[in-house]
Amino acid sequence: MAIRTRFAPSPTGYMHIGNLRTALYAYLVARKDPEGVFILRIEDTDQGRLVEGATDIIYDTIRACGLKHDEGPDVGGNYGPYVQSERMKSGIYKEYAHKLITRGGAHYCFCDEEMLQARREAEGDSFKYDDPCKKLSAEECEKRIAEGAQYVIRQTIPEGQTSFDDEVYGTITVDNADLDEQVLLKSDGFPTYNFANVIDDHMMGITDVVRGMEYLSSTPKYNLIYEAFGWDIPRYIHCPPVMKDEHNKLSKRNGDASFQDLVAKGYLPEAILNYIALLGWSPEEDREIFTLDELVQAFNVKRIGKVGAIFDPEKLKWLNGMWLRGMDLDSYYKLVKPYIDQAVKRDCDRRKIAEIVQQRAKTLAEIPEMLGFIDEFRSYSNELYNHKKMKTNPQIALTSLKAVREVLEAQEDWSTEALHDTLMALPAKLEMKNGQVLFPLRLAITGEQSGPGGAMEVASILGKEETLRRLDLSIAQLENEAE
RNA sequence: GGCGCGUUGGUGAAGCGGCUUAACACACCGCCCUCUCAAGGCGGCAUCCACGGGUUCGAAUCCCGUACGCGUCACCA
Repeated sequence: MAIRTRFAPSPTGYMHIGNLRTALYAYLVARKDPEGVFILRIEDTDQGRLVEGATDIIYDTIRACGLKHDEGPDVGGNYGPYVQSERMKSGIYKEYAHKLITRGGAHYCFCDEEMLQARREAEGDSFKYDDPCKKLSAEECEKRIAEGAQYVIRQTIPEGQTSFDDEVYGTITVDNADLDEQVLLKSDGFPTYNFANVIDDHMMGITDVVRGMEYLSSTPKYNLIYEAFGWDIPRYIHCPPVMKDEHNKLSKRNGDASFQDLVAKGYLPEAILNYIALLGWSPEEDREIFTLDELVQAFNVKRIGKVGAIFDPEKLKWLNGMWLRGMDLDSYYKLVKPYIDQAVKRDCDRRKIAEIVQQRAKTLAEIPEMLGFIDEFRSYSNELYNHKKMKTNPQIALTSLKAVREVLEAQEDWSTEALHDTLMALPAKLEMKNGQVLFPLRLAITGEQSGPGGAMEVASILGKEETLRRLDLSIAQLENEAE
């Protein structure tokens, strides 16, 4: 039987990184099977918590990541509808809830909610409700309902123990006495998440349930429902949380970065996905760079860890840099063009700029600030010519800069290669080290001690006129100070 | 509080009883390369796997206990 997994988010806001990772794992589990099916289901039973536009964020995110789903609200499928509020319209949850009563897996409860709330508060942590309604006869229940009594349907927990195997956490056994007789159908006729989730997973033929480990504790209750219906219990893959620090989960509430925040900061969806795959899962081979397809190949549920992993922005940054540098120049240029345009208004070779930036930028967002020197030649101190490793100081700089100026004045071809040829001939002639000529030149035309590109690259980008202009200014500044 | 799960460096982690003097990667620190920065190369960075007991010729690896952390106990998802 083909594997069917689902990603079932609630449209209550942003796409959390932890959420996205769960989606990724669900996707990978499905794709691991050539026949596998990955489904998107929107769980919006709690109408009060819905957030406008949240569903679109979900679509946008999984699309940007390439987590293509085979079935879902937007693409259809044979198990629809794929939005819970729509499924509700057919009354299936209510129907199943009543069916569960006849099978002994649930019962009507007429207890007052406020009374329960009050008792919970009075009795504190140890509160566990032993519902007297369980003992009501079917006739009694029908009578009360006919009289118009408000009711909910609660799960009936049998005596004994419940045990199941989780692919990540192993065998888990609990005493049924510790399980709560939770509400399955609310008094408004809507199902609770717990119930709708089970019904939907079954109706959609989900074979592998991939979700956060916060559901580990309630899984026995779900299994009791499956058993009461006589349904097959799916395989469970509970994932450890993605943490912000030792104690807190990553969450939008704390202002932690969401997927779209990261993209806005100049991270590649591929890199983000690649990075989060590594949080809580480790590949067999000693490797860290993976495309989505490669992840499908390498993924193995058995290598998902049990411990929450702290999200490390530094490592994401490194990985993003790896992805950026790994791109071919054409795609890279297309990608960074807007960022270059943002910083550079001057007429110059943007492709060449992309080239020098590609080897250095770790995120797209840092590109504009790297390029400030191109449009603006800021004033700088002659102090900067003192550089121990380059063995330069203002005096040496002045000497070599004058020689450079002379040579460049005559230079016609401003390609990096041509500039390279003429400039590299200079140090020998002046009996200087390369750095004593080129470092001052770089500084003289950028005004910065460090930055992207070498002297000839920068000169080539700036063009002859601007290069000479800056050179003159710098030489003048040095001569001024020398006097 | 009950129940469940977990605990290897600053971080992600490998490790599944001897091959571990605890991989690999990020970060950090050196050095090298180099016209700066970055990239790259090389090296350093856990006297030790939460702690305490056991089992064993031998334990990060198995067992028990303690501590700590997380999750869960809603007509939320």
